[in-house]
Parts: sequence; C-alpha cells; structure tokens
Amino acid sequence: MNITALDPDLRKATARFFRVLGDPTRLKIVELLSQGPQAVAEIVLVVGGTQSRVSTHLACLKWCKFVDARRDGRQMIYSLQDGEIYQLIEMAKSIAIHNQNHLATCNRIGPDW
Amino acid sequence: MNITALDPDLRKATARFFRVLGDPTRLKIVELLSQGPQAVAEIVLVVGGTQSRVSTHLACLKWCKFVDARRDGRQMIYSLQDGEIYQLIEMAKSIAIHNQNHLATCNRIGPDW
DNA sequence: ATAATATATCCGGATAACCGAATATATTGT
DNA sequence: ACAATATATTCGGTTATCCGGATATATTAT
Repeated sequence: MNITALDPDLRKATARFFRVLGDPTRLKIVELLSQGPQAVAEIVLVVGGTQSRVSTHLACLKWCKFVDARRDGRQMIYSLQDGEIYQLIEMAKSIAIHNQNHLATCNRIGPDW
Repeated sequence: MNITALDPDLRKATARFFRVLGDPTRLKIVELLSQGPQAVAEIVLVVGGTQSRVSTHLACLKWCKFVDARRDGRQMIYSLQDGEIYQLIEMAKSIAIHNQNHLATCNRIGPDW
C-alpha cells in the first residue's frame, strides 16, 4: 500500500487515462503510432472510419498527452509521446488474452450479461 | 511490432479491459482488493455510493475476471484474481501522474476541450 | 486572389454507461 | 416456517460517448 493508492485525484486521472485507452479506435491509433509517426491521412487509412472521427480521437489523445502533433506543410504528423504507454498496452494484452472470451462478450457494462 | 499488435479481436478485448478499469469506482475497488479480500459491505463502506451500485460494479469485475468471489455464510468475499493487474495500475499511475492536470480536466471525451 | 489539399470542428442523432431506489434472492438464526 | 441479514438484480432516468455528414480553418500551388 503506497501513497499513490490513496490519492483520489490521481485515481480519477488514472481512470480517465484508462478510459482513453478503452476505445478500440484510439487503442489502434496508439498501436499504430508506436511503430512510428504518421500523418492523419495515413492513420485514417489504417484504422478506418471517417476522417472526422479519427481527427476527434487524435484530439483526445493529444489533449491527454498520449501523442504529440507537429505540422509538416499541410499535414499534421502525430507521434507517440511516451514509449512507456506501449509497454503498458502490451502488459494489458498479456493479461487480457487470458480472459479474452469474457471480455469480448462483455458488450456492455451493466446487468445485461 | 509483434503478432498481438495485429489481432483485432485481442484489441477489442484489450480496449474492453481498459474500459473496465476506466471507471473511478471500479478502479478504487480493484485497488482496495489488491490489499486483500473483502466482503461487499466493507467495500461499500470504503468506496462509497449505494450497495446496488457497488454490487453491479463487482459483477462487472467478476464477469471480466478481474476478481473472484466466494461465499462465506451470508457474505460474499471478493478478491483480486491476478496480482499483475495491480502492477499494471501502478504503471498506469506512474504515467498518468505526469499529465494529471490534463487528464483531470478532460471531463468528457469529445470536442468540449 | 483563388483553388486544391489536409485537417479540425460543429451538429444532431443513436447508444453505452452510470446512477439511486425498489425489489428479489440467498443464507442464517429462532 | 418466519424474520433478519447480506448481496444481487431490475427499473427508469440522466449523462457520456461515439458516430457520420457538413462545414470551417490552415497551408500550399497557380
């Protein structure tokens, strides 16, 4: 039991941190960027969906400091801000893979199991 | 770039995994249980809120294999299923603490920043 | 200045998630 | 069996989140 376990503000921030990663599109974007910086158009191609949706997710990731953005001409190049995040995702995967089936069938949080 | 990075089902499961942790109440429950098994009444006392709410969150955590439950008389004793999860949370905290302010002010995901 | 390209933001609608209150179920004690 | 205790589930309402389409902004080329 360390000090951080008891700080409500940090817990709130950490929950928000997890929630940002708790969307398949954003998670895919983070995974893609862990392989190197990409322009928005390329990200849209890889993750699918509309440009506006990807752009909104990128704004979320940028605000919450998961990614950095720099302009290169007309393009915006996004990159992972912190390699630790990818390590965290790999660790989460190694845990999640054990109960993948249950997680996959958990289509909503709430009493609809 | 390893094989898991490319599996869409695993990504979906992992996003769900993160989303389960992405609620302050559930995160607090997991943190509490990382210190040892607890009965529901005790959990309600510690995390606050109504009994029904805590019970629903516990059902979610149980379904997704974050926790185990065993009956002891009239009580249900919940315990963390996997110590790795707490390590993951600690790692997430150590990342989140750097941008705690931004995460805290991110009250909603979407263009209201 | 105008057009083209790349990205961001706004908008309305749909669904997911969270909540407390009330009720149901399971277990124990009398 | 009946009452008490502990927990789970159902219900209706509220808010958060996600989405695509349309529009706005920024940059470059002509």
